[in-house]
Amino acid sequence: MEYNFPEIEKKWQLRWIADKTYKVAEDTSKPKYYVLDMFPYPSGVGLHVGHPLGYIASDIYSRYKHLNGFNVLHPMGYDAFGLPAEQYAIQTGQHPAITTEKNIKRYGEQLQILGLSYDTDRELCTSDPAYYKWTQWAFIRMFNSYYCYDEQQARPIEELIECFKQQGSIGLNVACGEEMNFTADEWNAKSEKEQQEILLNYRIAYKGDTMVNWSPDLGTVLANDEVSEGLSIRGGFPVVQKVMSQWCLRVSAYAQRLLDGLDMIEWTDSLKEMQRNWIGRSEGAEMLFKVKDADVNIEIFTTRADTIFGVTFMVLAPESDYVQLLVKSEQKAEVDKYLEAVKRRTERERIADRKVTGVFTGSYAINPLSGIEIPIWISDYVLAGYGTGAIMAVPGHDSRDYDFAKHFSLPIVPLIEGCDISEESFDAKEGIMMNSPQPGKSIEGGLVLNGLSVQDAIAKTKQYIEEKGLGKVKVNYRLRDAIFSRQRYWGEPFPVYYKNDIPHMLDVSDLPLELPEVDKFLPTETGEPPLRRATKWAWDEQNREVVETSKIDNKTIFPLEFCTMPGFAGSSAYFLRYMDPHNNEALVSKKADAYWKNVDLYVGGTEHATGHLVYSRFWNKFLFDLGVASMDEPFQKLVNQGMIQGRSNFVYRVKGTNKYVSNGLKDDYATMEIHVDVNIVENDVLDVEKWRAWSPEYKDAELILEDGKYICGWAVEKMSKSYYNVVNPDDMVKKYGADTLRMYEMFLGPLEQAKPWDTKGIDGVHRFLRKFWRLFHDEKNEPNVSDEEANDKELKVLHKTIKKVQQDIETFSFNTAVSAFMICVNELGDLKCNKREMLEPLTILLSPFAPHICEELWEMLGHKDSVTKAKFPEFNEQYLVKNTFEYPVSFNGKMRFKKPLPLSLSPAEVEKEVLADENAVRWLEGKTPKKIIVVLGKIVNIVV
RNA sequence: GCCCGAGUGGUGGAAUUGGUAGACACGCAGGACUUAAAAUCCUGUGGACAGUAAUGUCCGUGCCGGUUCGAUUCCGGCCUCGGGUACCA
Repeated sequence: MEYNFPEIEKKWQLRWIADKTYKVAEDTSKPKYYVLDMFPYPSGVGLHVGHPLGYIASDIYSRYKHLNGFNVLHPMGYDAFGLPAEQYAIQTGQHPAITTEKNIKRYGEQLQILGLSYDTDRELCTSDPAYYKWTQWAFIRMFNSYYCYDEQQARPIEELIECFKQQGSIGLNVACGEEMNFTADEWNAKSEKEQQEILLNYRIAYKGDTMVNWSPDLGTVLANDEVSEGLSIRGGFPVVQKVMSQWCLRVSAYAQRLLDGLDMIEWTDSLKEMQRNWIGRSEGAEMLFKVKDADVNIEIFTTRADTIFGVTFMVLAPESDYVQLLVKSEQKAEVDKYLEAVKRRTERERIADRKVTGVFTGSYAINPLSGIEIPIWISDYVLAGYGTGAIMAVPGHDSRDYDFAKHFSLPIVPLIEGCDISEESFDAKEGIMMNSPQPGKSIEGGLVLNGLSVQDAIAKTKQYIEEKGLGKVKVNYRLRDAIFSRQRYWGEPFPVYYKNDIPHMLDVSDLPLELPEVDKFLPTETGEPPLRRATKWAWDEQNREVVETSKIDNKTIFPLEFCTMPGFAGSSAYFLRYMDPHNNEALVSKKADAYWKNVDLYVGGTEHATGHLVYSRFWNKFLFDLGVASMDEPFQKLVNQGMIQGRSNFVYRVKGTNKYVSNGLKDDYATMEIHVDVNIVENDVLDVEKWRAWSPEYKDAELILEDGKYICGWAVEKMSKSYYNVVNPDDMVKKYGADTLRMYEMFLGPLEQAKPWDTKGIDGVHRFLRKFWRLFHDEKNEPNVSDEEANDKELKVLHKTIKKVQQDIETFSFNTAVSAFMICVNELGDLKCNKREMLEPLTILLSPFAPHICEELWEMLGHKDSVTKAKFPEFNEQYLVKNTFEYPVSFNGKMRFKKPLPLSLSPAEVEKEVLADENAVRWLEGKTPKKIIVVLGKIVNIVV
């Protein structure tokens, strides 16, 4: 074999390990660059060919940066806590730690054979107590912090307590669950327990009653980003809404900073947009509606303050606290019936059938601007979790209110001149106001909006209600606090014990608090989390250690928390830990953090847009506030690699027979499509022998061939075992080598685009590497490199390639970079060029893409040091400059001829040249040119 | 519904700021080398029409229109597909 990739790749992988080639340390003499992949969850099935796409891309980029003199941090680790390992544990009884370890080992091997330049000494794993110690530590710090809006940062909770002692809560501008008003005296008079309960309303990590997504099948709560269309993302189980006391993180306090920070970072617009939508900032107004004959004011939120005169009723969310206050006795039975019906419906059912439902409370509110009485209704189209859980309904200009009004025959008032609301509401924020107030229903000296544009009316109303004290301008966010408890075993234990039902934190010096052993990984019979089963899960406050559960006396020994942290806990600050992974005194040392700062390039999939990428930005901002992280934003630049889909192959069975017809002939028969393993199909041609051996049912099958071949049909589907379309990177490496696989994955198409994996074409890349190898070798495969000087023609080829490849790498256009290499090697092959002056820079240039072969050739060229220590070649513009050019000229976009002209000519001279050219004169048919268009020294057109 | 993104040969995909559309690769067809195969190399390869031929002409970047000397690229409208999100007031 002339290009012996198995031997070469093995040799260099072992040498990289032995020499610690990719080990990095802080080095202030060099600029730093931090390249990070989103670390994988090590699942049982191993990697398929789609996973390494991003890893290869980031590896190419970090190698490229390294060649350009940067000190590159490029680590890898494992996000090891999670549901699949636990589900597997429940089924088999095997401890998730064992499964996880096994899977990690397999992942490690699969990644290693790809030749990725990770500093493996920095590898981390979120389920390792030495790592999750710092997850627990951060949680304690969040518990001991509150968020101050004036300072726009997290502050120690002691400051807030001091404030309460001195002046109470009045006038404080801090993040909290619900507004509280108490004086210093009131605070000081409260018991310790009451004070602690109040503080939970302010802590950044807090325990509170919240509406949660509860999955009965999984036996746990889920965060909003773990639920889609009323089903859990993992497993697709139904989710119901339920009020539970849970640990939460006050992510909402950071909403504005999370939004503002997006302007400072280089992410794709679509990803930023997704985050903006998720955060969902909306500017509006909060207004109070007085309830008739009751001492209650209903607070509502609206973005359409201008429509205040079109309010014909109000609606409360079924879970709203106002409901019980406002239900009149004569309506009570009906309301209770409705509330009961709503409770039974899952989130999914609510979405699936959008029937208009609701019930009248019997109470009326008074429109503060018109004085008109309006009925108060209850309906599940109003959400308790957003705004105030109550709305003013404007059926003329809100489609949901419109449907409700139509269904219950409530009045509808149009407010925009010329709008047609006979069939549907007019929701657009445009037009000129009318009916504001309605004729004959104005209040003396009240607000008048008639004749104003919608935008002006919104502004005027806001100003008016603020002046009159009827409400205030308010910004609302869709972003909810993160629910941080999971009723699960395989997660980080909370460093929390309960004393008199009040949560207390362990001391930082007591960490890590390790997961206890349990007999089963299932919830208890009474539905409590698995940790309830642990026999040793109590905290001895005096000796500061975990002791037997049976010893709990609630005097010195207390119960520990039974819930564990969710999947995103461990992945929220791992990028900081890589900077200083063995530090036992801090998450990251000041020195390491000051040097590495933040991630310069983060590569991963879009599926984390609203989960991980929100949580980790929040977490990092919190640590930034503490002074632990030096950068406000953790990920400066982010590139999303597209998903690699599977490409399935089919055979076509003629119905009711054991005959199979080739794709091109299938229309002549009634057939059914059957998946066939893509690994026994090449270029859509079925390997019949392997197929017959694949399954007994095909052993004696009759085939109807075309041109002597069986051609399979194909379709793009998810890569999945059940479609038999999973392609394993190990097999590809075995067959073609890691260098070929790396380059082929890049060649497949633009990095960010989703594309199907198709093995067709990998031969082309493999062929390229063989051609590259042959440039350095003679017919007998003996090294053969000439020391002759390169000529201009060859240097032009080289410098053209350097320029193109450099540009392409910097713009993550790796597919065209691979093309540039192919063109270059083809041209050098044509020139029969084997000159060292050419081959050395080319080897360096190619080494980020195909490191193994380049190391081998580099060594062959007589270098002792690794090619990774080389310097990226500089291109010289001088070799690219042309003295003359041969550009096409077209007349009115139709006729063309080619003419070489010196570059230095002025447009007038060009015109003269053209008229002197007999071809041109012929094409011009005697007409004189009106205009000769010369762009940047080239003729692009001649207009006659 | 709303918000993004994308539609180019048989296939994956190129094309800088508006300037020769289809680079590069796959596949296919033909050829060279070989006893043969593998490997390698060479030639052709968007479509239609004309020509013995070199070649030439026309049509072609989802559809319709616009701006321009010139549009895959810019503008307006529509269609299709992919992603996100949703009773968010």
